[in-house]
Amino acid sequence: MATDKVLAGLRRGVEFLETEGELKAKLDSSQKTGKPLRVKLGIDPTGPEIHLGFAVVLRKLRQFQDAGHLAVLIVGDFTARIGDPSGQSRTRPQLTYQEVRENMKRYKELVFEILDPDRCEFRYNAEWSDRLTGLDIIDIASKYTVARIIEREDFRARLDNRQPLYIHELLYPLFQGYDSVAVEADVEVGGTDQYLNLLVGRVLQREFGQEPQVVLTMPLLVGLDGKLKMSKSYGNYVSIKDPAAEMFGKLMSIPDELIMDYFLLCTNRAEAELEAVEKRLKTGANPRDIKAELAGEVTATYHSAKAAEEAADEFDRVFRQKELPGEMPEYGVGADGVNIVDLVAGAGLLPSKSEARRKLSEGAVYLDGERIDDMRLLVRVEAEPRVLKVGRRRFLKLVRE
RNA sequence: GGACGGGUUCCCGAGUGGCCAAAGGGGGCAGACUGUAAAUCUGCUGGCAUUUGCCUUCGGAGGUUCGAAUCCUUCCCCGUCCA
Repeated sequence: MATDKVLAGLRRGVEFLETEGELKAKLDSSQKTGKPLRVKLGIDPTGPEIHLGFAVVLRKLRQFQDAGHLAVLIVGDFTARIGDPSGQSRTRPQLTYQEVRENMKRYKELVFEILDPDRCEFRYNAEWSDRLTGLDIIDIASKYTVARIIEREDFRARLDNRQPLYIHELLYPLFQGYDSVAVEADVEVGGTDQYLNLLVGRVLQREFGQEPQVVLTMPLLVGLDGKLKMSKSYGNYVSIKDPAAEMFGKLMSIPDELIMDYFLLCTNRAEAELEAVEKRLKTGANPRDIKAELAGEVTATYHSAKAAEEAADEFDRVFRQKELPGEMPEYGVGADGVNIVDLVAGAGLLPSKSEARRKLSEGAVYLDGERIDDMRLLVRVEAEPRVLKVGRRRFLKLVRE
């Protein structure tokens, strides 16, 4: 009975579950024996950055922890040498083991913003993968067919598009799957883009005489652009470490159609509540307000309720009321004044003087609220600070140096 | 190993001697509008200088030419097919 409730919670938001029956059985037996399930998650050793997309999976893992189970994080320092072919990320920096450990120091801190450190095991897969002999590798490779590997859409696409596809990339899923054997995973969670990789783990475990892991994947969170999955390399992400104001603002910039996805994947709202929100949206509520609710809730999760509220106020002030933000970076101007073009570029508001001239002629530059189009303007600052604005959201407070 | 086809600006992708800083799309930025940093529409999108200019860029290095992303030599890299 108790496990039914747990199971229901674990199922929230899940895209694929392979299989529900097995998960239930594992939960039941774990409850009986008091032995926690080992729930595996592979993490990327390259980027010490956690965004809301990856947080979706981490939060799912946290749910397992809260039900008394153990998170087993696999740092893919060995597999990083291959480079995950999923989703055709082509070039991956080759990191040394040392660099990976270095990255992981900070990464751990970030991960523990979401996970419970007391129910967590950190493993580096080089620990066992490095020791495999040629024969071992042949043995593993003999348990899976090429056809099954290349049925994956990303490999197929690479082949069809005449992109190079290397043999070691075909091995990637095998090594990742072998991790499950090495840590004796009961469950593996991941993003749906990892689905086929995770299934390999099941096959290999069975081949090595273990009970196959349950595979559970979460939908990929679409990034701020509204098209691609959220990812650091696409630059369409919200870091869980983004300052509150920025996090709130970024969330306000998601396309309206994504609101429900974000509620489902980035908040803990119960399914019944989600339906209520959806109903409001459909019956003419202003999406802006609902998005603000979402942004506030997510921001509060990673900062505080107070910080979220302040971020919301600031957002209204700057973008609705078109007033000045509460805090602005300062920039010193000397007694002789500065030419407007030099100022805008020099202060780093725009990347070059050419760009500054362009933006000036586009009417994107304001000084004390007044649009400037004279490129020869000499800006002087006396005792009173002045405010320079470029575009909608770049502000600079000019002070006399 | 052989034959053929490729490597272009942030990305994709046109361009085969001057009209090319290089079409088109994407992305990004900006303006208008708005309910928001949604959507939509429009503009801009190498740098420096600024009334016609200069510099850097078309895989690398040389060369031909008044002049090359476009021709030649050589090197590196990729794909397809054959073996």
